[in-house]
Amino acid sequence: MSYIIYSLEDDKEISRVINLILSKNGNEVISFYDATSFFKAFDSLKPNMVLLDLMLPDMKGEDVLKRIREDKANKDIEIIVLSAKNSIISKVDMLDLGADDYIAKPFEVLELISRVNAKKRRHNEEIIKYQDLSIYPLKYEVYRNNEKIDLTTNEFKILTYLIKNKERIISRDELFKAYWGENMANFESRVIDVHIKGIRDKLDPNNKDHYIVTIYGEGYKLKNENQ
Amino acid sequence: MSYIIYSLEDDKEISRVINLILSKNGNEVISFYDATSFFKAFDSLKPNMVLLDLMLPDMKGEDVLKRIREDKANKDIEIIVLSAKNSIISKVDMLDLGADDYIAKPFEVLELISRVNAKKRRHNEEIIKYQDLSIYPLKYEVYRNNEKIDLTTNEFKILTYLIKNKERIISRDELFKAYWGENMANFESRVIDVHIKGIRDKLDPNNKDHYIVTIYGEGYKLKNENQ
DNA sequence: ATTTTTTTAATAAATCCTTTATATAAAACC
DNA sequence: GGTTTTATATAAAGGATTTATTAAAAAAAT
Repeated sequence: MSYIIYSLEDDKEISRVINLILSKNGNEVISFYDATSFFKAFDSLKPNMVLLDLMLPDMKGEDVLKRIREDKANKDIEIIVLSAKNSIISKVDMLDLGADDYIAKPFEVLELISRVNAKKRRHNEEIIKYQDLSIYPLKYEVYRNNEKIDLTTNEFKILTYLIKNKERIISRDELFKAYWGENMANFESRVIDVHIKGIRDKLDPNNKDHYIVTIYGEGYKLKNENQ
Repeated sequence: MSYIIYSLEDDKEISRVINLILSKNGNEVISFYDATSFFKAFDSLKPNMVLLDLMLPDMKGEDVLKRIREDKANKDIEIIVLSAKNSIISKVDMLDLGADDYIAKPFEVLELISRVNAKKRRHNEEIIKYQDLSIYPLKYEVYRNNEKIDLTTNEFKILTYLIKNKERIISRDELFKAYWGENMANFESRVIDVHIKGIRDKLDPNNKDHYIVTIYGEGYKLKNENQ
């Protein structure tokens, strides 16, 4: 999965260098020289990271920052501010405005790579997607089209397990083990059925189009994504 | 507060030099000559920085790097790679594997000192923001909208750890280790719960439960910033 | 020695897991 | 088709586990 970085930098020489060194390892770097063209692209395709110079021809860097952060949907976009050392605007101000990091210019090339990688590392949290569901395994969170769905711990584990194995049928026994551990046996019990009902109700209160299909005599399975 | 540096360097002469020059102004440098003894120490006390030579008797340097970065709890440990292989490829590879800097051997003593100091300075100047909270790790101070909040030492460490890892759930055990050290076990105790209550009360006297969420059976995590 | 902080211990409260019982549905059999 | 057998869905209750809270003891710090 490619990691998209927008560089918004007035100085074309610096911009060229940034583009060169960061265009590796799955980074897709796109350079912009002014805020107008930046936002034109931004509104159609959101990047994972923005490298933001504060000196721009058509807009104040702070305002770019504000405008990005205004929309809550952009909360996961990492913003690294690049600024000349003698700038009046301080690091604290930038952080207050919602920047995630601040690098003073002139910067070391390795320093830039290192910080970008550090942010990327942090961001590289796995997100599991299935249809309109997004699952954050590290936080036990599920979203359906940006709307958060509260599942209990076991419900979460069962759903995650099903989605991770969406191509096959999972027996009740296997599902039980998915949250209780391998050596737990679960004979003749309806626990999983109850959890499944909980999941179904929460994911889809109107009971219209269940994600989870029951396979008579076998267990459960997720629907194929295109049906 | 002392800054702990682990040096993992095969060559005892170089190791001695590193130890000598960095054991100044608040640095506590501990030297290891092989990965085995390094990890033994590492698992019981985490350093702030690792100086990593790539040529080791018992393990590939890259694998040391990987193993450290594997555990998300280590993401704030600065890793500086020292290597004789000074090709560009190797440099970028190392950074991509999670190193924060790369120094080619043979290195200038001043070069080493300067790079280490740069990382250390950054570490010391760090300000951590979360919602309306600002944390100054060096001073052990927390502000909520410019109003200072008095936390005890352990409360501070727990809150800081949670915020630094706001993207994931932290178990009570991990939180306990965050201030008591890696090799401390904390079995069947409610200490963390009590600290969490202390933090919640102080951060948010009206108990609207703004910040810390309990995950039943798992631990605690911070709320997403926009919820 | 006094105060503050940390931890333990005990109880209360909350969560949510599991069982149970019954209703419903699917497959098998006549 | 109708009946029986078997499997699943659902709702409600009970129970077990987990967390919150409080107070007091122990440990540290001043």
